[in-house]
Amino acid sequence: MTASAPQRETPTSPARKRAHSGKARRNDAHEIGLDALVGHAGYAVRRFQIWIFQDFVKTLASVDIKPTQYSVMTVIGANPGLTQMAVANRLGIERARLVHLLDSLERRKLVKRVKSKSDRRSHALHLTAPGETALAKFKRLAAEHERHVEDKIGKGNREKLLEILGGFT
Amino acid sequence: MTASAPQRETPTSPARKRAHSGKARRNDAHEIGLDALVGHAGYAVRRFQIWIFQDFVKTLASVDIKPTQYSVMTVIGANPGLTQMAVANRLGIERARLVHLLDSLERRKLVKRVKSKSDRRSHALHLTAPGETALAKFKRLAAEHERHVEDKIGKGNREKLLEILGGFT
DNA sequence: TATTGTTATACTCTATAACTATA
DNA sequence: TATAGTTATAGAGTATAACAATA
Repeated sequence: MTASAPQRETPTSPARKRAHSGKARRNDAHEIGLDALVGHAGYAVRRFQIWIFQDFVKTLASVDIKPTQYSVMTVIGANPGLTQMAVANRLGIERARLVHLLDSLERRKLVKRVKSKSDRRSHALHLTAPGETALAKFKRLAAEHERHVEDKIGKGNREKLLEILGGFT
Repeated sequence: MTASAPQRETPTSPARKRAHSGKARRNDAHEIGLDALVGHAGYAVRRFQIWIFQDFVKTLASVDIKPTQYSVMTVIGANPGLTQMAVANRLGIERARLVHLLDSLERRKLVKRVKSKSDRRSHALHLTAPGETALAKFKRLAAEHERHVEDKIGKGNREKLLEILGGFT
């Protein structure tokens, strides 16, 4: 497994710059064997996850929404009135981190915290009216991103993937 | 998509602690709908990737090796003499970050940097003798981790996953 | 006593930029 | 001029711990 895979040239990109010696050829990215890594699901999954997040960020760049922000707004939109703890637990986000995520979404007037009357420790989370409108647009862009995934791995494979990993949501 | 999914209780874990009111039931993690997220490959992939990395770290905890360290040692082991740039490009790691990764592996005497004679700017990377022995052990533990993945998603599904994502390595 | 939201801290990872020594 | 390795810094993300208000 490994870490980042940013906008490197792809293996198939045409004229890769390379050093002048013939020896440098063997350093061309995909001539270097991965050995045991090829048999590790985690390695492939990590590289794919990086690709997919980068495409998501790119596709939603015009609205400046990151995957985590999208997931938070989507869950609040579908379940108005949730507490912060409920959202954090559902999405596997630290509650301490959710505080900052919500601060930023609230500053942008997309989400609001409403003091709960039944339990005055907690907040009920809601989308604002502009938040609802914005989320609808985010969803359209996210669907576009999802089509990029289809183009990349194939329609059937994407469905198979969702089926295999359905238990992790 | 979302962020972390640490050692929360699983959906199927028996006696989840919950608040005393009946109302609290609807905040039980998996009674909260994910709405559009269920159709996003990236969300499932991210949750799965977190699970898989956590299992890898747990399974290799006795040898204190993280996924990225494992990937670096594996590639060097299979391609002795590579430069830092070649390893960084192959694995999609920033060259600045690889410096620190190698510092730590070199301090542990698992890897060595050898000054290249043909290009005195660069280092040829090699495993040390103890590094070779250690890597063999890491690979055995990583194979054990891989069996956990099989247990989790099924043998056939794991193979299908590797097939679908083979292009991202 | 326990929980919700909050603040704070440390550590990892990512993204850059700049420096040095070579080429 | 450009590249390999290094150093440094800033920003996310993750993992904790502790605090105030409330249960």
